[in-house]
This record gives sequence, structure tokens and C-alpha cells, in this order.
Amino acid sequence: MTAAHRPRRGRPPRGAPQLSRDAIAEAALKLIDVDGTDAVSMRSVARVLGVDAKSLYNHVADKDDLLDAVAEQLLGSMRLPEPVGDVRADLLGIGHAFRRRALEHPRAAPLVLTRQLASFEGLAPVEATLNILRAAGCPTSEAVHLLRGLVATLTGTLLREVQAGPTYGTADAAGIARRRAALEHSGLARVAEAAAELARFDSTAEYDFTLDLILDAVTARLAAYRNDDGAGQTERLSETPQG
Amino acid sequence: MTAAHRPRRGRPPRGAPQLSRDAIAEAALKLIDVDGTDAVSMRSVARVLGVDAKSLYNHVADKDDLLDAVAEQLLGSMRLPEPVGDVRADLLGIGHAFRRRALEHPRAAPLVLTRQLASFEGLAPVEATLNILRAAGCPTSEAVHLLRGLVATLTGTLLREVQAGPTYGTADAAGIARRRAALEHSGLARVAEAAAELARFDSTAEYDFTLDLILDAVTARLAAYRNDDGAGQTERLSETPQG
DNA sequence: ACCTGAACACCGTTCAAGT
DNA sequence: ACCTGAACACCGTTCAAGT
Repeated sequence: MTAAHRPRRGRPPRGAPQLSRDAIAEAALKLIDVDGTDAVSMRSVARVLGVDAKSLYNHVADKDDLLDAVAEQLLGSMRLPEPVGDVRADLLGIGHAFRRRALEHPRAAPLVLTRQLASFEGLAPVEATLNILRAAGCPTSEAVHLLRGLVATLTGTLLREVQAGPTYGTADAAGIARRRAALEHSGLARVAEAAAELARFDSTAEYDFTLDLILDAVTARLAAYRNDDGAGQTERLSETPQG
Repeated sequence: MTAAHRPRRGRPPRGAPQLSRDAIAEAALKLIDVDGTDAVSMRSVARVLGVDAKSLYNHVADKDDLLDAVAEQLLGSMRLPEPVGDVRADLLGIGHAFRRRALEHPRAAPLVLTRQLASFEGLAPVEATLNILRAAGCPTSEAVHLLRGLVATLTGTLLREVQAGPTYGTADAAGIARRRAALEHSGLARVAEAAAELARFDSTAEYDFTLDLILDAVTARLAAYRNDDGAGQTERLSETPQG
């Protein structure tokens, strides 16, 4: 056995893939896309990178931090549509951008939707949303509450969609029939009555419905704030807004 | 060493805690409440029950099924308030019941909010919600969509709350000041402007705001369906409803 | 500065063997 | 029917030692 055949030691000679937080996140994402979050281990990620598992600790604090890195990368690289000046259309645009992103990496999406990210990777969507709400005449404090309501609704909707997976969709006729039968025999009157509707799930239609629902509420609030013109608020607008 | 001091073999002699899916779920919940979901392992749960880890496989299929059992137990034992006949108040009641439950076991809540439960443990809240919506004159199909919108919003809101934990609350003045400063220097105009509001988080106020927001939308839809009187719908109501 | 060998204290799960 | 011993193929992470 020559030296070349023995496992390397020290820094890689040359041409070896540079290890970095981003490269590690990318390798982990690749594993998640194929085999799910459970397939991520320090060892499996290292294997993808052709490196020893312990080397990762030079770039991420621990496994949790590695998963944060994946979530940050997904959230940070998200592209938002240009606002057109209509509140409803612009918020809808952000909502759809989120969904598009989530569906590009459905198995990684729960990471983004579920983790409490301490970094500032996710601030671009926040800025965009606040901008739309503020331009529509919403005081800062209310804008933050509405933002949080929107985020919660998007989170819940997307989380359900990506976790339901392709099995709970509209395609699997046999599964739908089975669920429907079970619901009809649940002994619960309303559930039985709605069995046909409960058994099937069109995720796009459901997403659009829920987004429409919450945007009804948001735009109604915006109209109310505009009529009030901030009465009783400490926050004031410096100029008459509206895009 | 006498026989009594050697580890047992075969079924426990007597008085030993009966192993069961419920007992296992309960033991796991105890661990989660104290040390979080990560503290759950087949071995740690078995230790709580004074039993070998492999014995658990006689009552749960695997670790995933064990966690499902915890989620089912939490969801199944939830008590819902009696409806009073007012849609908004009754839906609010269900929302608050969910939150109360989640806050009783904050570290276990993500399990319930996140898992795709195949069992029928969670149907009671579904029945209750459908009943409220149907009694208010909502056709079955729309009722299911509204139900899903409500669930998504509650899920997203509660998930954020339990995951934020006590550190991201209103109590930690130093943390708020730190976050605020960071947001002010983010380089994003709207984020900086709203830094004070973004840095703090009153979970009860936020929950109430979001629930209020979505209920505005739901009640507006109900009013619209009532005026339409189901025009263009295949679903019809057998009697004039409204509680 | 970045990598690895050796090592530690864990995991989930199978399967045959006990009672 | 329900339990365990022995065993397998894994984990995350530390720390000293290499280059």
C-alpha cells in the first residue's frame, strides 16, 4: 500500500471540495430532498462531502446548527415578486412565492416552517410584507400583528400540505374511498355528512381558499384603519400613503 | 446473589406496571414535559416504566408510532366547551380549548400540531367545528374549507408560540433590547421602523389578534353564504338553520 | 486553520430463547 | 402473550494529535 492509498490526514492536498457552512447545508439539503430529514446525520452529510463527520464541527456548532443552516439557506435564497401597488395582489404574490419555495423542497420545508431562526436570513419577506401594509396606510403596530397573522396562516397551511405528502391528495382514488368509508362510520353526524369532502384534499385549491380567506380579513382591517385614520394610536403616518 | 436480585425474565411476577400503548405514551409525555422531545428514546421511555426497551415493541410498532401515541392521547383527551349558539363565540371557544391544551404540554405540542395523525382521535373537534358552521347555514363543502383554514391558522399560531418558548416573551427586557438594536441595524427600512414591535412578542395578545382576524373572515363568509342561500350549490340544507 | 484516530456513551431494531 | 440477552449497525460529540 502506497501513501496515496492510505486515508488522508491534515488538510486535503488540493482540488478537494472546500468545506463551508453553505457547502454543508447544500449537501444536507440534497440528502433531505431524496431521503427526508431523518436521513441527515453528521456522518451521512460528511459522506456526501467525502470528509470525516468530525470535520463538520469546524463549520457548524452541532447537528441542530446544521439544520438551521439548511433552513437559512432555503429562506435566504427566496425570490420575491415585485410589488404592483395593489395590497391584495402583492400579499398574494408573497404567499405564492412562499408556497413555490416550499414545494421545491417539500421534505425540507418543515425545517423552515418549524424552526425558530435566530439569524436574519428571513428578514427580506418581512420587509416586503411590512412595506405593502404600511404603504396601504396601516400603522406600524397593526402591521406587525397582521404580518404575524399572515405568517401563522401560511405556516399552518404549508406545513399541512408538505406533510400530507402525495398520498393524501386527489390522485389516490382507493385511499379516498377507504378514508371516506371510515369517516362515514365514525359515529359522528357532521363528520359522516362531510365524509366525501373530508376524505379528499386538493392542496392547491385549499391553499388558494385559505389565502383568500385571510386576505379578506387583512384588507378589511386595512380599510378600517384607513377610515379611523389612526385615531387613538401613538403611531402616526408622516404622509398620506396608499400605493 | 439470589434469584430475586437477578434481572427478571419472562412476564413480571406481579404488581409490576402493566405495559400498554397508553402507559407508554404517558411515560413518554412525562419525559417530554421535563426534557423535551429529544429526550424520548425507546430506552429512556422503557427506563421510566422499569422495563427493557425491546418490550415496548409489543405495544407500539416503532418509535414513530410511539410519538403518534403521545399525540393521539393529547388530542383525544381534549375537552371542548359546550356551544352557546353564537358562531363567533363557539369557534372562539374551540380555539381557546386548543390553546389551553397546547400550553399544558408546550414541549409536546409540536407533536400534535405537526404529525399527520391517521387515527380518529382528533375527530371530536372536527365534529364540533362542522356542527357550528353547518348550524350557521354553511354548506358542507364550504364548511370543510373553512374548517381547514381555521385549523391551519390555529396550528401556525400555536406552533410559533410553543416554539418561541419563554425566552422570546415580554419578560426578558435585555433580550428585547438586543433584538431591537439588531433589527434597527438590519439595513431594511420597514424592519428598522418596526423594530420595537418586532422585538417583543406577547403570545396571548398575538393569539387573540390572529383568532379575531380569521374569525372576522369566517363570519363574513357565513353571512355571504346565508345571503346566497346556497345558490349554485349541490348541497342543500334540509331546514332553515341558525342557532 | 483545518483535518482525523481513537474513543465514549449513546441510539433503534431483530430475533431467538426464555416463562 | 409477553418479556429479555445478545447482537448489529448505527448515532453525536470530545479531545488530543497530526499537517
